[in-house]
Amino acid sequence: MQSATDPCYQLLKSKFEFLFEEELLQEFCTMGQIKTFDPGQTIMDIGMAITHMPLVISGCIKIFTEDEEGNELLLYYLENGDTCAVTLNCCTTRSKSSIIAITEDATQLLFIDIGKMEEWMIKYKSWRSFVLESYNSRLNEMVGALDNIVFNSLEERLIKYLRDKAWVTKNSTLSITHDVIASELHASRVGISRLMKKLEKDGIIKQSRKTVEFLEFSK
DNA sequence: TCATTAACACGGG
DNA sequence: CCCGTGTTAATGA
Repeated sequence: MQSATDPCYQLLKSKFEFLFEEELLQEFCTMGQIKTFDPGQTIMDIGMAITHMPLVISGCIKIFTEDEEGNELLLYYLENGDTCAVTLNCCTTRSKSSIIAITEDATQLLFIDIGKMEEWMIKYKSWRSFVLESYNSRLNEMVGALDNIVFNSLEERLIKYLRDKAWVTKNSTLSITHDVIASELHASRVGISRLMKKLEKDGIIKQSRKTVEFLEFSK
């Protein structure tokens, strides 16, 4: 039995007590490792062997792939209580990582050994549902992202990009340049500047040098 | 039509 | 002077 005053146990309990049963929380404590990351740190890279799966305690991680020319394709963000579906897949098939994971904010992760993760799939119902639910939500999210790229105009994609960005950072004021936005959306900087100007005129955003304020959280 | 590349002007730090 | 931004012209799908 874990001590009720154990800080690790306290932390995990406060984050996950509504998700997992008591016994599993205790296993997290004894079998898992908590690690802290600064913003912009690479947690996982393409080709890396996967030995542990991450569970986000706090902060935010960006998950993406890269092509031969180094173009990024954003897959999804991991936030509080999320885990990485691609990692889960790599775990079960014992393959190398096909994705890159970089922290957006200061982030705390709980790492769980893949051996344990498989054992718990059988032992704990809450763990099994958590993993399946995680697969499900990521798949839905990625289908949505694909739909967005294929069917939406650049303007709609830009609005969605800003909304998502404001959402994950929990901050409607983003510090970002048109250049960065352009490369993340695989568009030209000229086009972004033109659209940003339009969005500003339409009252969707306010902007100044290096910062954009997204004005939609009145909805 | 809509987006891209190239080129340039403006202005704040 | 550099960088981010705003704009124009030419070109392509």
